Amino acid sequence: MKDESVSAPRRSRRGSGAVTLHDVARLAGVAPITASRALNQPGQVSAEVLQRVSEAVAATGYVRNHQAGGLASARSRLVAALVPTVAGPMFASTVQALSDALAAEGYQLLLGQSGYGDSREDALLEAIIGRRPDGIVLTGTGHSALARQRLRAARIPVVETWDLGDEPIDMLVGFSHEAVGRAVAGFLHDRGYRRLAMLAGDDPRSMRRAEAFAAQAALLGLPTVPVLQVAAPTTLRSGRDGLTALLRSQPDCEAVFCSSDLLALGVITEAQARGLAVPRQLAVVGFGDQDFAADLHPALSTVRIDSQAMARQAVRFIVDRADGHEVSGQSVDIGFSIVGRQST
Amino acid sequence: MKDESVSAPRRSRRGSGAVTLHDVARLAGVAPITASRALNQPGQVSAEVLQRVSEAVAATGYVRNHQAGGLASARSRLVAALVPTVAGPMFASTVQALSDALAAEGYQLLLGQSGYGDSREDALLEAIIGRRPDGIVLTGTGHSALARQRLRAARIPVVETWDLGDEPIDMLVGFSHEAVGRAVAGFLHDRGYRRLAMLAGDDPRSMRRAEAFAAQAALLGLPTVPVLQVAAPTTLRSGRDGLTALLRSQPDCEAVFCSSDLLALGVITEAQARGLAVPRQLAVVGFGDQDFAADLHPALSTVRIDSQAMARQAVRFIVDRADGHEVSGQSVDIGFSIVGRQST
DNA sequence: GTGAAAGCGCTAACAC
DNA sequence: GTGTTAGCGCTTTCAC
Repeated sequence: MKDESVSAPRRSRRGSGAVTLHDVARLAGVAPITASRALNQPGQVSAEVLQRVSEAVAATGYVRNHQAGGLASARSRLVAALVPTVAGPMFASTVQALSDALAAEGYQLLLGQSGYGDSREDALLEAIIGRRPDGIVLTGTGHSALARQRLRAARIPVVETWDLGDEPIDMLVGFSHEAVGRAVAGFLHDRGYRRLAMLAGDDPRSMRRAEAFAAQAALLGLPTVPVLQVAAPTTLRSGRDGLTALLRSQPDCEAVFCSSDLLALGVITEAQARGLAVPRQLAVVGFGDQDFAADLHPALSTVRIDSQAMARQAVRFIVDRADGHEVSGQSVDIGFSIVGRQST
Repeated sequence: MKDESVSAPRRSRRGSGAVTLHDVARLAGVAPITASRALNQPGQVSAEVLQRVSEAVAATGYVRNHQAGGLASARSRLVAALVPTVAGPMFASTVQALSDALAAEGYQLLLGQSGYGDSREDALLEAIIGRRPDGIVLTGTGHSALARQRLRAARIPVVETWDLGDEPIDMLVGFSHEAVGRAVAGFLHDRGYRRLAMLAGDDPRSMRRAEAFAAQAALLGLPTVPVLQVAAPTTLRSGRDGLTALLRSQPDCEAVFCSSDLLALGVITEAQARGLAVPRQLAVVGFGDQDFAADLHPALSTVRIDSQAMARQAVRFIVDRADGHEVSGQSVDIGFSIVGRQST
C-alpha cells in the first residue's frame, strides 16, 4: 500500500463524481495508462496486472467513459443511421439489422429520422457529425449538395443504402429501383396479366420503381399503366383508399404493383371487403417481403430485399474503414428477387 | 490582424485535422470561450461578436464536437433507449416518438435492442452507461439486480416505460398490464362472449395480461380460459399457428384476446382461411392499436396504448431533470382504453 | 511490459 | 461582456 494522502488543493472544478480509470489504476497499483491497456489491449499486459486491474474494476464498479476515450483516440465506436422513419416495417428491419450487426462489433447505434420531406436531413446531419461517429449510414442517394459537402469535409465514412447511383458520397450498398420496376412488369406480363396498375408512395425511390414499371409495360406492348401516388410513408389505409380510387378510374384493372407490402396488404384488405377475389379478379404484388407477406391469405407475391444483408454489408464497410483498410469508392449491388406467391 | 506566426514546436500528437472552435475564435478575433458562448448562449454576447463568430463558422465550415463538449460540461445531449426489438410495430412506434420528441429538444437517440431473452440487457447497459447519456429509457420494469445497481450508481436519470411497479429505479411511465387483462375480460363478458381464450407472447408483460385476463374471467363465472403461449416477438405467423392450435383444443371457443395486434391479424387471417366468420363465429381482440388495426377488415377491436404520450412524458422527465429540476421518484400511469370495433 | 508527459476540443469557474 | 486558467477522463507518443 502506498501512501495515498497527498495535499488536496481545492479543485477548481468538480468532476462527475464517477469512478475514473485513475481510481482503478490507483487501487490496482499501476499507472492509468497501464489500466487502460489492461482493458483495451489485454494482450500487452502481464497476467498479474490484468488480474489486479480486473479486481479493481469489480471493486469500484468502474464503467469506462466512452466520451473521454473517443475524444482522446478519435474513435467513438458510434455509428449513426439516418432513415426516413422507423415506424413502418420497411426501415425498422434495416435498423434492427444494423443495430445487431453493430453491437456484435462493439459499436453502438445513433438513430436519426429524417422524415420524407427532406427538410430535416441537413439539420440532423449536422447534429450527427457533431458526435464524430465512426460511420454514417444513409438511406437513399438523394442528399442535398450541402449534406454531401459536409459529409465529405467531415471525413467520416459514409454508406448510402437502399439505392444505387453513379456518384456515391463514399460507399454504397443497394439495388436498382429501375430494375425492380422492369422485373415486376415482366413478371406480371409472363403470368398473362395485361391491364396493370401501380400504387406508389410519393417518395423518390418508389416513384422510380413506378416509372420503370410503366415504361417496361409499354415496351411489352401492354396498355398504358396508371400510376396512383399516395403519401409516404405508406399505410394499410392508403392501400385501401388507393385501390378504391384505382378501381374508379380503371375498373378493368387486372394486377396492381404496390410500392410496399403494407400498401399491398391494404389493397388485399379492400379487395376482400369488396368481394373481389385475389388473385382471380385482381392480382397484387408488394415490395419488401416483410415477415408478414408470406403468411397473408392469400400469401403475397412481392419483391424481396435482403435488408439484413444490406445492413451487414454497410457495417462491414464501416468497420473495415475504421480498422484502417483504406478501401474507398466501394459500391455493392445486393440485388433483389421476385417471390411469386398466391396473390398473383 | 494579429501576427499568427508563432514558433511551431512539432506537435507530439496529431489532431483529427478538423476545424475546431479555436480556429473559429481566432478568425473572429475573440477568445475560444467567447466563441463558445456565441454558439451556446448567444444572449450573453454582444451583437458584433455574434456576427463575427457566425461568419467565422460559415467561412470555416465548423461543426461542433459534441464529444468534447459533453466531456467538459458533463451534458451529452444524448438519451439512450433500450427496447426488446424495433422490428415489430409495438416498439417501433415508441422509438419513433422518442426520437422525434428528443430531436425537438436538441437531444439525440442512442438505440439498443435487448431482445427478449434478457441476457443481453446487462451488457448493453454497460455500453450505454459508458456513453454517459443524459437519460436512459428502459422498456418494462423487470431488470436484473446488477442493472438496477449500475444504473443507480451511474446517477443517470432513468425512465422505465410500458409498465407500472412499486419500486422504480428512478422514474416511471406506463400502465397496468393486470388492469388491461381484467378490462378485456370484462369487455368480452359484457358483449356476451362466454368461452374465452388467450393467445400470448411469452414475454413477462404479455403473460401478466394473460393471467389477469384468465383470473377475471374466472371471477365473472366464465369457463376456464385456456392460455396459449407463443414465442416473443409475436408475428402474423404465430397468430395463425396459435389459432390452429387453439381450435384443436378448444373448438367451441368464442373470443380470443391476443397479446399484440400482429397476433390478432394472424388470428383473423387464419380464421378467414378456414372460413370462420369474424366476429360471428370468433371474436378477436388485439393489443396496441397499431396504425393498421382500425383499417383491417373487419376492423380490429384492441387495447389502445398511447405510446406517443408515453414517449413524450419520458422525454419530459429526462429533460426536466437535465435542466436541474430535481423531481425524482416520479411515476405516471398513462392508462389505456379498449377500442371496440368490428372484430367483437 | 510499464510509465511520464502531453494533449484530444471543449467549457466551468473565476476574474476583470 | 470578455478573457484566463484549469481541467473533463482518457489515450497517444515516446522513453525506459
